Amino acid sequence: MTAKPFYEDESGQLHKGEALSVLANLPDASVDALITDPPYSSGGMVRGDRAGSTGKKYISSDSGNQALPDFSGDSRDQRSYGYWCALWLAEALRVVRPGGVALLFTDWRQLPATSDALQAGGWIWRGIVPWYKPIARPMPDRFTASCEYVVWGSRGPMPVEMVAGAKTLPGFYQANPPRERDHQTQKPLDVMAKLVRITAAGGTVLDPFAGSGTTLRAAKDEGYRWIGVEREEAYCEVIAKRLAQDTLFGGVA
Amino acid sequence: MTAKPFYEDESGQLHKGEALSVLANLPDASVDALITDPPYSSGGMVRGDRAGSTGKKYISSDSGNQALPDFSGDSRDQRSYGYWCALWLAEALRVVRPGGVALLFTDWRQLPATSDALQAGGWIWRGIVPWYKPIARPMPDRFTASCEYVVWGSRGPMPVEMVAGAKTLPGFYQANPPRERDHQTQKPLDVMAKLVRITAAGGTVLDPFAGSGTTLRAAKDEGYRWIGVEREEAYCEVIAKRLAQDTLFGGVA
DNA sequence: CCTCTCGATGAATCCATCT
DNA sequence: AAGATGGATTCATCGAGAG
Repeated sequence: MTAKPFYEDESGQLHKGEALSVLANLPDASVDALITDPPYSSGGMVRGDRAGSTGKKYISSDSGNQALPDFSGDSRDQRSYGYWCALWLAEALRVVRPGGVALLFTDWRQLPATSDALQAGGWIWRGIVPWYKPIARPMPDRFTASCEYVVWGSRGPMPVEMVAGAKTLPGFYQANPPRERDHQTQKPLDVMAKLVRITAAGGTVLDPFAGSGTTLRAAKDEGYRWIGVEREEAYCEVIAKRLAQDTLFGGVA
Repeated sequence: MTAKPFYEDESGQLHKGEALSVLANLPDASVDALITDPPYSSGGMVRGDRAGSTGKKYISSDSGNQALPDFSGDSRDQRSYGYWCALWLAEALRVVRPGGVALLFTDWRQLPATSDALQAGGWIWRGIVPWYKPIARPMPDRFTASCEYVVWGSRGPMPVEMVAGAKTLPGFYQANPPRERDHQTQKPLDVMAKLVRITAAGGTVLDPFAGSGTTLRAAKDEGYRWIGVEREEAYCEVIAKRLAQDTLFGGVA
């Protein structure tokens, strides 16, 4: 990397900038896992529903969370969302080592487009991991949309190592979103801490849409190196603050 | 229907035959819900099945997937599965009343193809409901595939009835597969009993791939009328036997 | 300290109304 | 006429505060 990181410590670096251009400057096969939550561009079937601010789209009218900054890049239609994902996923494929993995958060609307984009970007699609949020808002006379999903895959083959230390990861996670958040779509730290364990021991985790930095914080807590990218300055500052904090809970159970 | 049912009682009928031809003989808008588990292992995944069908060149869906490169080595299988699903889903659309619903079981590999097929068949895609099976075979160094999924939608709009009795259905179900099974992919009766409640009170449930008849049994237990279709005589007999039994648990909690 | 009640809230969704 | 806006609805869960 030529540009100076926005923040760094002994275990990783945060870059402020566009995901695609920062990815283009990262060396080949330099990380072990891509774990990220791209802006879904969901929240409405018609273009106009997506065009609003993220606060309006994702927050119920009586909520008090309007103070959170909007996150940009959330107004694509489904086809351009898939195309855009394929673009940066192809670049990320180069950056991840062969045998490394990709984990992408998505909601139900974008799940098929996301799995297509993963494969269009050159990854081998390997599965879906639901994240169940018990407190999702109910809907009369229909099924509540109470899950988000992690679509995951690998760069090429993932040879199964029948070694004694092989870890098995659950195919399902249950947790509520954090009650106090720095970002509209912040993930629970304990869920992220479990998910990052897909990464090989001592490896590096890459999150090109770092948001409030939960993935990076979880990676650091679990003993991995980390590389983050975030476009919005306000979130860069949140991330730097969260990563600079000591954690009493390193290696969350 | 002209043909005599294989089995019937006061609440429903089982027809022995091919799903598509039996569906073609059902009257318009005569049922309230299509709830089924199409055979994804035998309905197009096998080489011989593909060789026997012609004209399976294009899947007409609006998801923009056609131009994407090879999907995980199985794309031909998935596409012909999707095409076949779109065929009978279009016929089923006619049979379900406007505002009625469709629930399709699928595994993670076929989930995108199933949601495309649902839409190609003319349905409005409305969501994904995971079914989590805690007992699943662990895979070293990767996420366990421990969920199946219900892809659901409706025939046209589903107006929200702002009545007091509006029921909200959970967006997630957890249960292990039944320990003793009549069918390879038999679903837990209590999960099916909860899912069929999406059907309007007093309505009719249609399952064109009835298998061991769990959907039909659950529908009957929950007080609905039911119509089943099954190709294999051996399973028709299993279904007839299960439906003829009294249940001590009518209206499962 | 435990139990109970009350209130707040969520990557939701639909629909009438307004622009 | 199509798109944007705001109100109303659903309930499991959690925190605060009372008893």
